[in-house]
Amino acid sequence: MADGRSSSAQSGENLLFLTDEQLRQGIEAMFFAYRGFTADPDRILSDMAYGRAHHRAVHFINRAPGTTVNNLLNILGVTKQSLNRVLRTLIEDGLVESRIGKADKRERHLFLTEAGRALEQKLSDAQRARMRMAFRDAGPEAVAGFRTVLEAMMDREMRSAYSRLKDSGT
Amino acid sequence: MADGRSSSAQSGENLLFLTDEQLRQGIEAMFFAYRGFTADPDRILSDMAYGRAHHRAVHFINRAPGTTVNNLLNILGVTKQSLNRVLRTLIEDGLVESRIGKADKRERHLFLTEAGRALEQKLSDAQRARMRMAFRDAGPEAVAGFRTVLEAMMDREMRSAYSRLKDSGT
DNA sequence: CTTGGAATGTCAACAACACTGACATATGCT
DNA sequence: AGCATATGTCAGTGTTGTTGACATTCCAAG
Repeated sequence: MADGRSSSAQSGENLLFLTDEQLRQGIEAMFFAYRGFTADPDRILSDMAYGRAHHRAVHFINRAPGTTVNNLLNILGVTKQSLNRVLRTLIEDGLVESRIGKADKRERHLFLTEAGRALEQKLSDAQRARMRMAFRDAGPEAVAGFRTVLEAMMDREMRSAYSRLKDSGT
Repeated sequence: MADGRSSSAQSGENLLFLTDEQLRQGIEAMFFAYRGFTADPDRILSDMAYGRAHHRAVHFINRAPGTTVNNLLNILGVTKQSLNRVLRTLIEDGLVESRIGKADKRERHLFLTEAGRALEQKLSDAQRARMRMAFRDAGPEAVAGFRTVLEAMMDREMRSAYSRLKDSGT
């Protein structure tokens, strides 16, 4: 690996795109792109008392209305204390509604209110606009590759969470 | 847009991959993948008194040895106070060396020490291992698409910073 | 040579967001 | 009745980011 060639790039296959240099470029692309990815919603949120964590909560509640706190916890990968701080402010501010479960009364099912949906729209419109431009500039084949690589990069649990969400969409 | 079809997907072109549903999947893929992307270095760093910010600083100093503080500031996109806190600990701990510029003595040129290079190796080995697996699983064409989309997603300034780094590599 | 501005460093205060640990409450299940 | 689960809450801590203010050093222009 000291020669800058990945240890996987041995046998005569066409694996030259696995040189350390190529990998490093992928890493840096990921870093810079993620900054762009979050930039627009962050700008909107900075004017309010909310941050990226609120955005994520609102996004996934909108995505899966009625989801439980525990489910959201697993998707977001944070502690319940961390999520609770965010949910509390969202509920206080009337953006999220928490309903006690019918089958299991310990569970809280989360829904966006009208105001919550409005914020979600505003944030995801901004984020989608950038994604749309990137997708349009890159073309369908590049987009397919993009998704393939990202999926391969996820942790296993996150990949299945992602697949579940993906399949439930439309 | 209320019909779930992107406003860009009007004229008869093949732009169905720009539906809001497709864009949302891209957004979620980005979110979950970035978690995987940072997971391994984060795990290593959590045992030390360092975090993701230290990783980023060490990465880019290694990438462009002798870079100035101001240059690093622009690449990382944080305030000098924030970067300075990180750099100070790295210098105190003997991972980074700060040399006063010869041409312009106001500038500080940053270099990794032997220990700094060791940490950088450890962190980037972990990150590259995941990237390598993802690239290998996805294949060269997917990787090309991945890079194309990420580049299109960057802010303009970040895109040029990325290109400069990319071109300087090998 | 003086002055203005640029590059850097430092101090203080603060906010967002994550963490751990401990504990309380209500509920479900055996 | 007793244990496990789901949720909420309090207290403390750490990392990373922010502003604002100010000092130092040095280059460059007048």
